Amino acid sequence: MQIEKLVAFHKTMGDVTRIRIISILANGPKRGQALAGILKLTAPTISHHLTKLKEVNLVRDRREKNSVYYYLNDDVLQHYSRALPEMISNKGESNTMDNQKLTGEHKRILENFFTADGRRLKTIPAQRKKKLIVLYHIASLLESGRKYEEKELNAFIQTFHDDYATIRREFIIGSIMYRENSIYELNPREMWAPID
Amino acid sequence: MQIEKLVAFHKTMGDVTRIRIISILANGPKRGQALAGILKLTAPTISHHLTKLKEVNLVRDRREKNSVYYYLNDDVLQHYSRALPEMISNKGESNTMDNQKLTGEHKRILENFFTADGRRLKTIPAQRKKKLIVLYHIASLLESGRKYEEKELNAFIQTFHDDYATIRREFIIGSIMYRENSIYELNPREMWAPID
DNA sequence: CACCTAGTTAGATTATTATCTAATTAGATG
DNA sequence: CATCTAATTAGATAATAATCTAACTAGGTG
Repeated sequence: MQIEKLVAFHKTMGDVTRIRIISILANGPKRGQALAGILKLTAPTISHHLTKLKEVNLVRDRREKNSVYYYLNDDVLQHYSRALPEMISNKGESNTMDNQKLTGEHKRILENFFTADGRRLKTIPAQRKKKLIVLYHIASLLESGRKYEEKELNAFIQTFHDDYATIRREFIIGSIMYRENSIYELNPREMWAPID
Repeated sequence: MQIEKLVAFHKTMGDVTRIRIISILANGPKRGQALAGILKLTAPTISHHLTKLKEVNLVRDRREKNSVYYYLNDDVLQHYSRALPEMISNKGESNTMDNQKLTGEHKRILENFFTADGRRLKTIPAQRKKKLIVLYHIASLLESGRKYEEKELNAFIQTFHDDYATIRREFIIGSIMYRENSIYELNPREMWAPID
């Protein structure tokens, strides 16, 4: 879906009156007069909002005698509501640990090895699998595409654990980072070994 | 959830720049400078948008050295995205068929008995269960709380099927409508017999 | 045809807001 | 301490939009 449509949808729903209208129409079609009565607004105002709702196809209308009945297109609403979360979960390749849905196990391991506030690594795990989970987590807090001097990287790692040398070496061994002339850079996420 | 929060969420997402920011942060945390560079906007503008995103708790931040890293709260995003569709499907009592999640079977029956555009009933089903599904559907297009004269009701039904007399009678028998002095009114949805 | 009811359109008012430049604050570094 | 970079705050501008009143359009009805 084009991003403009998604923006237009959210802009349309970013108004109390229109959310109320949608909520009323969810109970069945209504005439304009009925909406004006319930919401205590004038007919032109209702007309204005219905125009906006029709522009993004959330509402359709049908003439009946000399009234117009407005219907909710709830499939359209479902469609747009799902778009944003889907857009985000599709970014999987280069996701950080934070954005990934952590499995219960990952979460538990991270909680075990980091302090409660998440700022310090208590010890470097001995088991390979757990060590990788911890390394990936720390690496995910680096900015992708940015170059780090060795000193800079050391300092960053040291905010988590004093043995920055070991962790920095592990970053290279695990293909998490790339080094050239003492300049370090995060490798693309796809290069990192899958954990399981 | 309060309706104001829902409106605030949609208002916040009703802006291209903020949707772009969310989409970038889905790939991992970023510093303000990085966002400004990618989006080709000035730092104050980025700051402004991040403030809005933080107000609705879609983003959190964490200082690291002299930079600030911004993180997406994707659980919050999921939460708000689901709110609107849920609000609508909770209106079950007085819902129209249109708004109910139709079971596959209902959907199939309606598709069988109505023309493709849904405007005409091909034949009145003989089986009680199927007949009720069709009647409920037509009734759901009437306005609840409104009084209909007999002529008016006939005309409405006739837009679906020429034998309006039979259908009108069925409405009364099935407790779908109530009649007094030739004035018809939709009964509350709860009075309608459950289909299964 | 005259009149009534429902809806839309036009235009005015007021409020909100996205963006910029300039100034300020906060850390880090030498 | 002087300097650099990153971020926020202040203030201005220009655009958007929610709401109203008044005028107009479109079907129905007597």
